[in-house]
Amino acid sequence: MSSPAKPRSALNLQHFVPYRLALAAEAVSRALAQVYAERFDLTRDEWRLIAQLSAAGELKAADLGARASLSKMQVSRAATRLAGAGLIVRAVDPEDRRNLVLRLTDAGQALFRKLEPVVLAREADLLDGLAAEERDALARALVKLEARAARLAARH
Amino acid sequence: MSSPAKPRSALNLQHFVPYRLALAAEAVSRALAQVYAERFDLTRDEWRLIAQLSAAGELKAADLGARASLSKMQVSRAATRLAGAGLIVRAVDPEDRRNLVLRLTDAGQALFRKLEPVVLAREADLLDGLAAEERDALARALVKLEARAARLAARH
DNA sequence: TATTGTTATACTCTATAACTATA
DNA sequence: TATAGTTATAGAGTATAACAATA
Repeated sequence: MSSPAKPRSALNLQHFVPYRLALAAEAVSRALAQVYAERFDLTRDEWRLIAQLSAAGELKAADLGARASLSKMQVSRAATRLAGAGLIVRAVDPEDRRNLVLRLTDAGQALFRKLEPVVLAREADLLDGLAAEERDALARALVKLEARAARLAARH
Repeated sequence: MSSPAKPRSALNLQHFVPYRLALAAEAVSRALAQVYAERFDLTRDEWRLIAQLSAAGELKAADLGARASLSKMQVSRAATRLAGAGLIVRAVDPEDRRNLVLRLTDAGQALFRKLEPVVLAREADLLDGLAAEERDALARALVKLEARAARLAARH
C-alpha cells in the first residue's frame, strides 16, 4: 500500500492556541458588533470610547487612547464622528491647550444607558456555558497571554 | 464639592471579556506573525494552508478552507501565491474536474519542517506563565466561546 | 525641540458578487 | 441548475509619516 506521502507533524492547528484564540476572538467580536454596530450604528472604536467616557466622566484624548487600546489616530477619527453625531463634546484643556478633553453629551449618556444592558446581556450569553472557575481561568489567562505576547513582539 | 457629572456604570471595559479577548488575540497574533511573516515571509492564510497540508498530505481546496477557517477566496489567493513560490502544487481532481487538490512540494515540506519547531516554541513561550489547569481551562473556554458566539451571530 | 492631535496616504483584510468551467 | 474555484471591486481597518498648534 503505497499511499501518497503524508508528512506527520506535532503541530495540530485545531489545538494550536493562537489559532483557537483568533477564531474565538473573531466570532465573539462579530457577536458583540451585532449589538453596537447593527443596533446602535457604532464602530468598535466608537463603542470603546463611549464605554470609557461613561466610566470616567471625562478624559483627555491621549488617556482615552491608552485606556481603550486605540492609537491617537483612531481616537481622533472616532471622536470626530461621535462629536458630529452629538454624542460627545470636545473642549481644549485650558491648562495645556494642546490637549483635548472629551466627555459624553446628554445624548451620549442616554445612548450608553440603552447600550450597556444589551452589551452586558450579550456577554452573559457568551459566557453562559462556562463554569465560574473556567471564567476566572479564562480571564487570568487572557491577561497573561496578552502581556507575554506584547513582550515577545516588542523584542522584535 | 460639585464635581463634573460622572456616570457610574456596571460595565468595566477592563474586565469585559470580549475586550480582553480581542486584545489578547491581537497581541498573540502579532507575536506569532513575527515568526511566519518576518522570518518566513508568509501571510496568516498561507501559514494556515501549509500547516493543514502538512498534517493532511493533500486536500481539496474546499476541505482546506473548512479546516483552516478560510473562505474559498482566501484559499484561492493564498494557494496562488504559494504555488508561485513553489511551495505547493495544485492538480485537478480526475474524479470531478471542478475540484483542485493541493499538496506541499518538497520545498513546501522542507519549509514546514523549519517553521514548525519555531512556531511551537513561540506557542510554548506564550503559554509559559500559565499553569496546566489554566491552559486546559483556556482551551475549553475558547472552543465554547467560539461555538456560542457563532450561534448568537448566526441568529442575526 | 518635543508633544497633542489632525490629515494624507498606502496597505492589508474582508465581503459581495460576477464570472468560468465543470457537473 | 448547481457547485468549485477565480477574478473584480468596494469597503473597513491598520500603519506611517507629514503637518499645525502649542508648549
